[in-house]
Amino acid sequence: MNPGNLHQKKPLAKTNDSNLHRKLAQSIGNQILTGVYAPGAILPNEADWCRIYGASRTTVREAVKTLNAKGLLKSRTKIGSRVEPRENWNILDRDVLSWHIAAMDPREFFASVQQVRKILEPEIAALAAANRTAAQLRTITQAFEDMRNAKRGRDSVEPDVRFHLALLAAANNALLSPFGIMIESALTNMFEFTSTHNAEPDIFIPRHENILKAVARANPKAARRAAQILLDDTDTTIAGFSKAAKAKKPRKS
Amino acid sequence: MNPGNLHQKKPLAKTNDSNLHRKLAQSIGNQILTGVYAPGAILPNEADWCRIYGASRTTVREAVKTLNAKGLLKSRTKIGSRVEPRENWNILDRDVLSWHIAAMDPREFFASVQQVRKILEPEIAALAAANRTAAQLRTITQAFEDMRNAKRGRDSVEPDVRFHLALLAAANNALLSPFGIMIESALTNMFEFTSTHNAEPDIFIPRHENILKAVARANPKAARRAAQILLDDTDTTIAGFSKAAKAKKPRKS
DNA sequence: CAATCGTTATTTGTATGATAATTAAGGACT
DNA sequence: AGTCCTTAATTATCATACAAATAACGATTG
Repeated sequence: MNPGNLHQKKPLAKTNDSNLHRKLAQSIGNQILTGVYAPGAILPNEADWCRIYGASRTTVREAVKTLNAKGLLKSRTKIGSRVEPRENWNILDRDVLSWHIAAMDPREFFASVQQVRKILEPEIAALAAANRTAAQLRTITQAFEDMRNAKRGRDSVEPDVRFHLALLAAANNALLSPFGIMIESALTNMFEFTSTHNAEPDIFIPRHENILKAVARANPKAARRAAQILLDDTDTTIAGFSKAAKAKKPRKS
Repeated sequence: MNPGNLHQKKPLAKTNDSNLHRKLAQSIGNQILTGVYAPGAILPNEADWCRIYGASRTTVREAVKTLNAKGLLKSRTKIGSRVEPRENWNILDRDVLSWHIAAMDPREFFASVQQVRKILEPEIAALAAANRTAAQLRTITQAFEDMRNAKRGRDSVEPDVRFHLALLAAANNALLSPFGIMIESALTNMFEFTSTHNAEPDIFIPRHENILKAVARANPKAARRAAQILLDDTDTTIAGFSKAAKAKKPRKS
């Protein structure tokens, strides 16, 4: 046991959530995302779900309400629950996104994410440089320091995520905040792969530092540029992974 | 009394949704968005809500589950339901966004929206030009035709929204789709104001046409530029409204 | 025949009341 | 001062009704 890891509070360990209706929502949600029930399809009715899962109707209904709230379903009397068209899904919801990732080819997902990141993150950095408060700058700086001080590997993921989220918060536009979940998910999942391929993270430290400096100097253009450069490096890393993954396991099980 | 306002049905009148748990979710959601219950605060427990609304616990629980699913709350045994920090809210959820709009200064909201639109829509147009299918182009074209043929005024809003949503769909990136709700809400609500100030929409037709043409020609750069120009015009319109609104009613009731 | 209008059956919506599970908080005992 | 146990507050789950909405069907009628 590593004595330096004593203060290791679990970063994302919310698997302890053992609510039954949550499990049902997760199970049904997965089936929708994997296409077992396609948009337009009518789901089994509540009584059926009760039988299928051996749960009470109350619990089933709470699961279904959850999926309704996330835009995956629309329930109507006498009809049942119909799967909504994809464009109504709250894809940036934490749960929906995780189901989505589980159902997708990882390479395809990373491609979508990178496309969005390249659109947003440079502008987020620019906005942060323009609008950040002093306190927000401190939070960003702290994240950067933690990232630099982290032992190589898994420990650097959490502060890395924190850095990008702090940047997003400093942009001070509430409509952008849903992307925090995407960024978090992307960085975390990406590490699962890059780490297995021994990508050296040392390059990324100065890249982040350049963003930090530009935000500190309140220089939007420099911040935008620095963010673009970091993303280009990330692209390269992903390309490497993608090639390796293709060679290793050409299809998902 | 303005005789042109006869057909003034409430702008977001989805009040026809007569589900009780929906109404409760809406009411509680509004209270959260307006700050009656701030992030970190513990809400009244289920029994309290039952008394407050005169509803059964079943119904209250479904409303609370809905708000949980939208990221506004987190419920835990023995604790109750705590309001989550704002960055966890699914702000791009249709309901949450409508509560948000109701709780905000409209000018501030439009400013946030325009900031995001200026980041995304040019890139969306570019992606659409690059990735659109033939069917998607037809949908965009149809929306444009309907917009052009519409009588001046309210009738042009629906095809206008449809045009932008079709463009978004043609970008073929699922992670961007939540913004459809923002765009829809922005364009719809904007009309509520611009119409009262008699802004002439004739300028916007050729602006949209330029985007359409660029997408048809599969020319991303031209599409990006055309979208930027349209947004600049929109900015001007909003600025006019904003000034007028400021003069008219300097603060919300 | 076609169209209209009830009737019925199916499914979700709401209510009630009871029990289980979780756990913060306080108290008892070192 | 700390550890363990008990208690109490709250959500979680279950079971059983009944209400409401409405699609589907069939009867009635012009």
